[in-house]
Order: sequence, then C-alpha cells, then structure tokens
Amino acid sequence: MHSSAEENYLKAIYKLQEANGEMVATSALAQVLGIHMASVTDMLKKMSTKKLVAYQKSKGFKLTEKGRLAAIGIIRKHRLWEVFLVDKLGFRWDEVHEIAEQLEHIHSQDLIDKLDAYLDFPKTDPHGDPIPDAKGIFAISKSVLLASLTPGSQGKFTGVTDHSSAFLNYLDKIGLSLGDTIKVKEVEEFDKNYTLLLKGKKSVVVSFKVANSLLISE
Amino acid sequence: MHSSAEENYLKAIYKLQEANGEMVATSALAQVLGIHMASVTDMLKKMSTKKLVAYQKSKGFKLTEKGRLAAIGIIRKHRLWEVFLVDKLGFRWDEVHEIAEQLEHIHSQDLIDKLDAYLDFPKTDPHGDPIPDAKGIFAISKSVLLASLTPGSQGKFTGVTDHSSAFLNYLDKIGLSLGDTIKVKEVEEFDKNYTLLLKGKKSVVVSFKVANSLLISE
DNA sequence: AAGAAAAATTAGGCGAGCCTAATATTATAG
DNA sequence: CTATAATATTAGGCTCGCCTAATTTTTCTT
Repeated sequence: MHSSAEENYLKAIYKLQEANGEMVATSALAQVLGIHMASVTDMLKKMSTKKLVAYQKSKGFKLTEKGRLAAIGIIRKHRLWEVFLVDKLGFRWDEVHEIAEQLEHIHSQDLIDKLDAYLDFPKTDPHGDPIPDAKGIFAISKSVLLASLTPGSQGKFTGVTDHSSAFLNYLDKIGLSLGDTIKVKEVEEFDKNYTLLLKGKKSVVVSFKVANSLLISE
Repeated sequence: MHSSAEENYLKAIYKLQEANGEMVATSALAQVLGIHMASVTDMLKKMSTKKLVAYQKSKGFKLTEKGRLAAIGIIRKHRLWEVFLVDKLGFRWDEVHEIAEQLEHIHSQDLIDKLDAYLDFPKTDPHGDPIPDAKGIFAISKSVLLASLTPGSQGKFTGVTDHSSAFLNYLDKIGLSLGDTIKVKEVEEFDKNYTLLLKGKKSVVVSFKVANSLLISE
C-alpha cells in the first residue's frame, strides 16, 4: 500500500503529464505540491526504487505503468467521493474538493467498488471530469476549451479546468451549469472577451480567462 | 486538528476508562494499541502538554474534558460511518470495522453533520453501540450482559461487546440478530453453558464466553 | 563559447511516532 | 521487610517526509 504522500505525488505527476506531455520536471512538481525541490528529489528517488516512476537524473521523470495505474486509481476514488458528496450528501460543487482529497486515501478496494455501484457507476464527477472505471479506462469524451471556438459555433458545457471555489461560484452566479448548451456569439478582438448565448437566450460576457477554463463537447 | 495517532490514543483511552474506571495504565494502553510502553510514555507527555490527558507520572492518566469531547467526536464518526457502510453500501456488520477506522480520521465537521442527516440521525451503529449526537450526548440505553441474567428472564438483544469478525459471523450462523428477543431457558452449572430460546421458538446453546459478549436491554 | 540564470542534487537537520535496551520505581510475595 | 516481579521512564536510534544551505549541472543569453 502507498502512503498518502506517495499518492499525492502520483496524482500530481499524472496531471502534469496529462497537461504537458511526457517528462515532468522536479521544479514543476515542487510547485504544484507546494513543497521544496529538494524534498521532491528525495521522494522521487524512493518512488523510483519502488518502480512507480522512471527517473532520469536531471532529465525529469514519468510514471511507470505501475505508477500510472496507481494514479488513476486515486483519481477514480477522488471523483467518486466527489459524486457522493454532491449527489448524496448535498454539498455544492465548490465545497467538495478538500474533503475528497482526504477520502481518496482510504484504502479498500471493496469500499470503492461498492461506492461506485451505490452511485450507479457515474461517468463524470460534479465538475465534469471523467471517472475511470474499475479497470482504469476513461470513457473518452473529447472536449475542447471554449476559448478555442470561433463565433457562431456552439456546444455543450461539460467540464471545467479550474476547480477553485472562486471560479465555480462565479459560474453559479452567472447561471452557467454543467450540461448547458453555449453558443459563442462574439469574440472581442480588443480584450478577448467572449459574448455567450445561453440556453434561455440569456447573453453573458466573460473574460478570456473564463473562456479558457470551460470545456465544451459535441 | 489532531493527528490520526493522537485520535487513536484518545479513542483507546476513552474505551479503557469506560471499561475500567478512572485511571488508565501505560501498560494497558500499550497493549490495546499494540505498541510498546515507551512509545506510550512519549506520546502521553505530548498529549499532556496539549491538555488532552491529565497525566500523573507512574500513576496513570485520564482524559481531560477537552480530551473526552475529542474522543467522543471520533467515536461518533466511526459509528456513523459504520452505519453508512452497512445501510447504504451493503457491507456486512463484520466487515466494517477496519474501513471505519480509516474514515473516522477524515476532518470535516460539515461532512459528519451531513452524513448524520443523510443516515437519518441513527441512534446506534450496526453492532448496537450507541452513537453520540452532535453535542456528544449518548442516548442512554442501560443494557446488561446476557451472562448476568438468571434462567427464566428475557430481554432484547441490543448490542455486543466483542466486535471481532469471528464472533459476529458466529452470531449470524446461529441466527441471532440485533433486536431479537432472547429468553434464558437454562444455565448449566457444570460448564456455564447457556440454553437460549430465540423468537421462533428456536433453542440454541452458547458458551459463557458468548453469553458474556451479548448485551440485553429492557 | 563564456558568463549568468535556472534547475537539480547533495548534505545535514528536524519533528512525529515508533523501536530497543537500560534504568528506576512501585507492588507483591515470602 | 526485603527480594523479586511488574510497571514505568529515560536514553538513544530509526524511518518518513519535509526543511535550509551549499553545490553542481543544465540551459539561456549574448
């Protein structure tokens, strides 16, 4: 069994690899984990010995297949717990991250299998992130950033890349929810503001920063 | 916030105080926690500084009010999670202890309040142990050990003092469930075996060891 | 290609929570 | 009341996961 610290490293490395390609740098990991580089070097040597990461001195590192499966397992647990917290316990989508960060480290395969069944095998978490199945397979749903769409095109809002409470609350405030259909009405060249048309014909103007944090499918 | 190790000490001390009166010995705690006495001495000095226990060198120790409330909070979480695991996820009553041992260390008051409400404010866990409310108050239910009853008397089976999987499975096997009415038909002087009459007129013979682990109310 | 800047590693330390071994204290038996 | 047994404490060590400071390696700038 892996320690919570190791699991946090695995998850962070997995996400960095997803975002930035193959090799991950010591500094990048130190930054996202909020710890010092020397600590990362320390830990990676240990995780390398355990064959969780392939580590090349001064060249960065990447997950081994063993490490990748472990990372996906943790992500699966995190997202399933988030679904539980929102769907069953009535938390808001901006409240669940921290609690799920703790729950994801509970060790019991049986527990997670039963939780999955209890939640009726959800495919995405409350933020639209895909939940891998028990075999570690993600139901593929190719989505693009709203910021990559051109005026006139539309799609369904299916996820966010910013999970901060501040951002999620902002979405609630402007009345944007997962599953809504969004049409890009206009992109202002000058300041890159996006004018969007929501389902109820409602029109909202959002910044590039926001448009770049919304995932659109279909 | 307390560490998991501290929480385990608090819980163990609370239980020892419940069972054996006021002062708890270093050796007793070392035994139930499965660690060495020297480690207990170490930890208790720290917890004493934090005012969680009142510690008298070589005389034993007891929880302060602060420590008592913390301990009850952990027991509350443990038992609520056990209810969740059995009632919602479908675990058997002999499977939940270990998982609840992990879940009890999740830190979120909001979570436990919402879980309590979701479970409809249960008064007891799957083993019949009382669940303290949010204020730390136990709904009193004076129960006695079946082994203290005389032939002819009867009552309702409301709890166990042995939580081992082996014992709980045995109860399942002989068809004894929480809430059943039990009548003591006979107590064999020679070997202290108890002959019990269960609801469906079924009669079973159990050892003193078993009779001494069953809690009877009413 | 050299010097500066950035990134990574090494060396030495620290607190938590455990350990063993040695010592001290308290309780018990004769 | 003393000897022994049981209990408890101290002293010193260990691993984990982090730290700072110093040093080395790599990358960028010019």
